[in-house]
Amino acid sequence: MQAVELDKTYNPKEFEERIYREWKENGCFEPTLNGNPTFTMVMPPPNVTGILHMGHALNNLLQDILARYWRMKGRPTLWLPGTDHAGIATQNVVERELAKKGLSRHDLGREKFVEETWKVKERHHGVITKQLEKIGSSCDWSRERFTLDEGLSGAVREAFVTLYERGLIYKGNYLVNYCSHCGTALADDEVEYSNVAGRLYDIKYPFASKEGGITVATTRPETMFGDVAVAVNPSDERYKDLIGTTVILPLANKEIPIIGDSYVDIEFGTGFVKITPAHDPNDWEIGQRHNLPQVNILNPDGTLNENVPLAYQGMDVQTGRKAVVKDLEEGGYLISSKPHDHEVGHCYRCSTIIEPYLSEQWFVAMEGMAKKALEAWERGEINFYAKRWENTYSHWLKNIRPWCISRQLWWGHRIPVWYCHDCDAVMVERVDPTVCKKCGSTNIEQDSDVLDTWFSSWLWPFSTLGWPQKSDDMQNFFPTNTLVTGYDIIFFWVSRMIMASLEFLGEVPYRDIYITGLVRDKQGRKMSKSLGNGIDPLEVVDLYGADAMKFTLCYMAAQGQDILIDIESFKFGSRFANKVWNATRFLLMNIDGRKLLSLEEVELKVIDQWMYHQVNEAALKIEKAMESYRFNDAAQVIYDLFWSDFCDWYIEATKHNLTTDDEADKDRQVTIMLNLLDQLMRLMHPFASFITEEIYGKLPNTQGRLIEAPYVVYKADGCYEEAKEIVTAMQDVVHAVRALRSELQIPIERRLSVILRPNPNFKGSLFIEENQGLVAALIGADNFKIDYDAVESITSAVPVSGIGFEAFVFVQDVLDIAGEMKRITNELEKNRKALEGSLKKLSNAQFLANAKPEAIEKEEGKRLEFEEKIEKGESHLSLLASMKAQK
RNA sequence: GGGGGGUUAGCUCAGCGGGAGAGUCCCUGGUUUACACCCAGGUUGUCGUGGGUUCAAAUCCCUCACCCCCCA
Repeated sequence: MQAVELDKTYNPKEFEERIYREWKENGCFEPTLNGNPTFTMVMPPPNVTGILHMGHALNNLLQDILARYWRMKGRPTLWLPGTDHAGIATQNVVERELAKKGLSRHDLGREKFVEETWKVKERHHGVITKQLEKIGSSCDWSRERFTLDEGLSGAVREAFVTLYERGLIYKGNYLVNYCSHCGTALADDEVEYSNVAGRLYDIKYPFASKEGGITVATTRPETMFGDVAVAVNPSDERYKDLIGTTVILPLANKEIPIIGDSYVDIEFGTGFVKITPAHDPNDWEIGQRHNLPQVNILNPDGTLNENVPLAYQGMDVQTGRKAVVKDLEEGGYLISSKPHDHEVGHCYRCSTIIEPYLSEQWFVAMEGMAKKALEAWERGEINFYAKRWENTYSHWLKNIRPWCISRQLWWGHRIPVWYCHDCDAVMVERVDPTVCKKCGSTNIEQDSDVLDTWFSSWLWPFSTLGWPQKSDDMQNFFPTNTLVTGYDIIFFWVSRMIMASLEFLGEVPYRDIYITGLVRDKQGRKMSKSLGNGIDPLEVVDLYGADAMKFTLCYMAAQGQDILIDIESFKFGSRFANKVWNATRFLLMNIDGRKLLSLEEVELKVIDQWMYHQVNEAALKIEKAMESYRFNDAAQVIYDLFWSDFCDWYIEATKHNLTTDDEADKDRQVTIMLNLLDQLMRLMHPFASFITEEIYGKLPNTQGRLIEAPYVVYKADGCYEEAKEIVTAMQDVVHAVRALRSELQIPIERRLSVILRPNPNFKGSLFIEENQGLVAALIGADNFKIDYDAVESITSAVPVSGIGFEAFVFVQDVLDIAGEMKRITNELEKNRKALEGSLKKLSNAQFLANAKPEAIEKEEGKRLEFEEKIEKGESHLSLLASMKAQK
């Protein structure tokens, strides 16, 4: 073989882009059926006009790890990517662009505007997909979908019509959340509540037929024009006699009744509540109970309408409020006004304050579907990771409300409902009608609203696979296996997908739902534009590489926990990648002129067996971690295996062993080393994909691409328990001597003389005897002897001990005997305490009677260990004491 | 008002019934056949508070305190 030269430092820019291109161009992301069960995930579709943020990065990196892992395990793996048309957000983007030219969407007209929006979509689309490629996502681009493409639009149409036919979709005049800025209704869960400092106004409403009046409290005085009653609690002794009388609405000069309703909290405010059914959900309910009219005081653009006195018409809510307060004050109706903080709903897209608004909208009745979704969970058909999210899921479903699905927008799936202007026909059709089905008139018109974006997203796990067609992909890949997403959309999306899947296909869309943590800054704050504390994933890739980002996030992704990071955090992954790179560089420097042997005929020595044992154990731990979605555990296993076992011990041993003159043995060692490197690359590939592929391609003992290579699986006959014990014993000796060297500040170039006295049952004896040169090198000794029979003189040597051995280190001028004695004394103290605890336990009859046998056995072992340590400590102490006396 | 989560080394967090851990920081010493993005070693903790269950509690149960979410 020839040496392979690697650059001195790890430079991901050299190869990441090239490798991604090779994977993609060679169809490595596309599944090939092979008889094994498939593994499928649909990517949560990012907003097509959005850009990748850390949350996306985390989410997609974890999916990539799963995809690569299962692909290497031999399952045909489909990770299906796509984007979301994001109705309000995208329309906002286009409207903002138009506004710069002084235009509104109405200037363009619907058709032109939608055309324009498609152009914007095309322009933005490449941005987010390119970003997903940059971070290494191994998703099948040949199957990429968009929520507004032809197939998915067909699925939306099918779903709408089917639900309508099943009587689950209806149109009604209800109170909805309305954003006057976006000009559309919003679903309950699209409203975000936050605390706002407002004022609480006490207003006097005079009695209609006598002197005096009552006082109502409100935070929104302008809504008084929508008042249709004032309510008191019928058990309120102060006021119950007033029920049935009337009061006058100031400024409007309108007479409204006082009614009794137990909703009113006697303790709160004045005990009187103004009832505004068209502008408050609670009042709406009361209005229903008492058959009250609904007076809407707002125009769709958020200004006050003709139902308020002329003076206020056309004002927006804030202006109207000021004017009303001023006039109330002047009229002597304002009794008081004091600061009052309360929770106010805001639009999740534009943060405008949401007004409850009475309007005609389309709804989906959710109760039945929610019940099925709840039952599927109760039957154990879906599992959340972490489990506690199941509370969120079930709580939501148990308190489900009708879903308002119409939006007064132009960008989206237009509602497939036609109205005939010549008769009253309402047509809900799979194919666009041209004439009225009832009267034959051509004077028909489609509903002008579009559907909530989530009405397409909730079909995502099957619409992307071809539903409602019975496609091959549906056959092969549905139901999918795992969904990875954030907890903020368990309501919006996850539970609705489950409901849709059960409703249309009769089964759940996936079994496992992994809920990622939120990526936050080091202060624990959400990353946001306004705080400017966000980290751009692309910047991380640029600085440290995609693997560094992936490995860092994976290492930190503890199940159910948020991730707190700053840009510096990614140095962790970068250091690891650099380590991997350099270890490889070293090994590949040493293969020059060597012959690659067949693995079958190669003899494994103890140290090799040990390394294979560690790899085998790691494979098992990773398997367990991956099956329970414990990404951080898997990453930690990889880290320790590569850095601690492979670099710190195996390569160090190799370094020494390669100094031999035995050419055949060098071939043997290099063969094993390369094989181990191959296996390590396979194990690490899901967690650090680019660097491992790059290295794999440079190894002389590999073929093909790593992404397609089989994963390392745990083999019961791959355990070398004895080698493990032996090497651990050797490591103990090395650790003990190194610690002493460091303690006494003996520089490495000062070679030591060391005498090792093992107990008869010490596991490392034979190995150390046969590898004296290696051990001597690891501890920096010139002179290293094993003294089984305790015959060598240890005069003037400093003692150290470990389990099953003592070692005596000869150092000429030990500077600080007293210090060393102090250290041993402290150690002794600790061990005596530990022994005391152990003995106490072992003499406790209750413990012996109740504890598991293993626990007792372990405690017994501990006792022996402590006794040995104490015994040695005492003897070492007296040894040092005599040394000190001699000085 | 209801629900969930958190509280472990200076910092970021694992561990979740049987000897308190990792990374980072800090300290000491190092031009080791790759790596200073490195090597060898070291210091650091009433495991938030107070109770309970248990032979045994950081770990299970309850109380309280503080912080963070979600829902009303």
